[in-house]
This record gives sequence, C-alpha cells and structure tokens, in this order.
Amino acid sequence: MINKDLDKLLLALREQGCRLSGGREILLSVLAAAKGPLSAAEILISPAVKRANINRATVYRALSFLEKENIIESLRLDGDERLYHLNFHHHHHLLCTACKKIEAVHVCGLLGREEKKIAADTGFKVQRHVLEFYGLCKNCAAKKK
Amino acid sequence: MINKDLDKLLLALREQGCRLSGGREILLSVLAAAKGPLSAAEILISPAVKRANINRATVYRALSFLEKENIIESLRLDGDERLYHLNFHHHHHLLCTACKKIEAVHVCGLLGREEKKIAADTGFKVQRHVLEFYGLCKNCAAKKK
DNA sequence: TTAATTGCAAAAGTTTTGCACTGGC
DNA sequence: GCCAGTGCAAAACTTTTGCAATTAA
Repeated sequence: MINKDLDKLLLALREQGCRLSGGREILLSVLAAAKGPLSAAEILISPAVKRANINRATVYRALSFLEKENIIESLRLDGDERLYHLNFHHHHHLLCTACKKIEAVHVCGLLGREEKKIAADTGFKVQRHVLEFYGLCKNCAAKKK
Repeated sequence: MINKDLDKLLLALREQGCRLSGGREILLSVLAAAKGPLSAAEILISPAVKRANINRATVYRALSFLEKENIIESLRLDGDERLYHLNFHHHHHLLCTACKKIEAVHVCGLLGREEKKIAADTGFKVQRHVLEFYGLCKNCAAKKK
C-alpha cells in the first residue's frame, strides 16, 4: 500500500516533466515509510538519507521543490520546524501534547460547506485549509486520570 | 472597543497575580491595535516598541509568558515566523495568498461536534484546534478574473 | 526588600544561498 | 551536451539563554 501510493506520486512527478533524481526518490521513500509527518531534521538522520549521504541543502531544496509540485505538503505546528508528508490523501492531524504522537484524521466534508459559506459571506475564495487538533491521545488521557 | 478588550486582559493578568511591567503593557497595546496577528519582527519594529527601546529578548520572553498565561495566542502559518494575537475571542483566519491580508472569521460550532466525534471514534481528547483558510480575498479574487 | 523582569551579547537551531561540480535525460 | 540537481561552506533569520543590572510590588 505504501509502495502503491509512492509509485503513483513518482509517476505524477514524471508526468509533470520533473526529473526524478536519486535524492528525491530516497526522500520520498522516507516520507512514504513514515508513520506521521517528518521534520527536515528527522529526514536528515533517517538511515536511507544518511546512507546515501544526502546533503542538508539538498534535502531542503528537494522538499520545497516537491511541495511546489504538490507531491508533498508541509505543516507548521507548535514546534519550531516545518513538518512534511506525502500529499496523497488530504487529511488532518491529532497531536498529543503529552507524548507528541501524531495521528491522522479525516474530517473534511464539513469544511467544504463552511468554505462555501465563507465565500458567500465575505467574498473570500478559499483554496485550501489547515486544521490540526491538539490534545491527549487515548493512552495519555488514560494515564492522566 | 479595543481598549475595553485590552483592559479586560490587563485585569485578568493582575488577577492571575502577574506583574504588569511597562514592556508587557506596551506589547499588549501593540497587539490590541493590530488588525491581524503580528510576528515578533513586526512587533519589534512597531513605533511603540521602538520608542520604548524594548529589547528583542524581552519581546520574546514577554510573548511566551503571555501565551502561557492565556492572554495571547500564537499561530504558525506558512511563513517562517510565529504570529501572535490577543486571545480575546477564539477565532480563525482567512489568509490571502496574493496580498497577504489576514481577516478574522468565526466558525466554531461545527468543530465542537467534530471533536466529540473524534473522542468517540479514537479516544483522543481534543483540547484545542488550529484552523486557517488560505485563498484569495475579495479584492484579489476580483483582480484575477 | 526581593523576586520577577530586562538589556546585552552571544549562542542555538532552522532554513537559504553562491558557486563549482555532477548527473539525469 | 545541456540544464537541473547536488555538495560544501557560509550566511541569514528566528528564537533562546546566561548573567548582571533594574524594577514592580
């Protein structure tokens, strides 16, 4: 499943006429294997990237390139760094403030309606949204009791 | 109105037993006068802060203190810096990707329901959420046509 | 008085850039 | 062969910290 998603994205890249360099492919495979969004720092210390000796500047350049091409998406959460993940299915996140775990969640229907309402009320034309939930995951909520 | 909001927050600060130093008061007045959330850099170059010669470190320390005390709220959007605004009414933002204007918008009812659903489905206990819309404001949308 | 707040300067952390070299197509 | 992509080192930018001096309560 992960590989199927990844293959689709690689195909999309080629179809957009982009070069698929070694660095970009490794980077995408790291993101595809990750359980949640990764920071540039986490990508840099991932075994695959270290093994291939991919430079910090290259990682940043590839990330911003892939984001521009809509292959990946970046998030700014409370922390200091930007987080990246594959842009395969649009989704949102549940961030546990205790253990820092990040889970994915699908919420969108209701925002579509809201966005239409915003357009009608204010004239603002929504192109995309960012929605993240902060709180306690099941485990941490149980511990706190 | 701005001053009424500000006064309430200053009162809240005192009631929480916090010192109300000159720096903090100026900083809050700058945030109160702003049309949208401000970055630390914008705060630093604001006339009031420059006039009072408030140090960069002081601004950052005051901001994180005030955030901890729930007097202000901070956001991470696409840009590189954190943005701050008074935490008077919880709200969200419409960010114009063309002219960078930021408008406030109130959306929350529907998220409350969604958060209950998340708790029921996943056990995750939502404490707060971040929701921001990116797109084109009325003016910019009209220009693009 | 005295504990909290501030200024200053320096450090830490993240991300970007210039330039010469390499590699994909 | 050509242009896009890369490595390296240095810079830029945002935010934090240690310490001595100051200030609000």
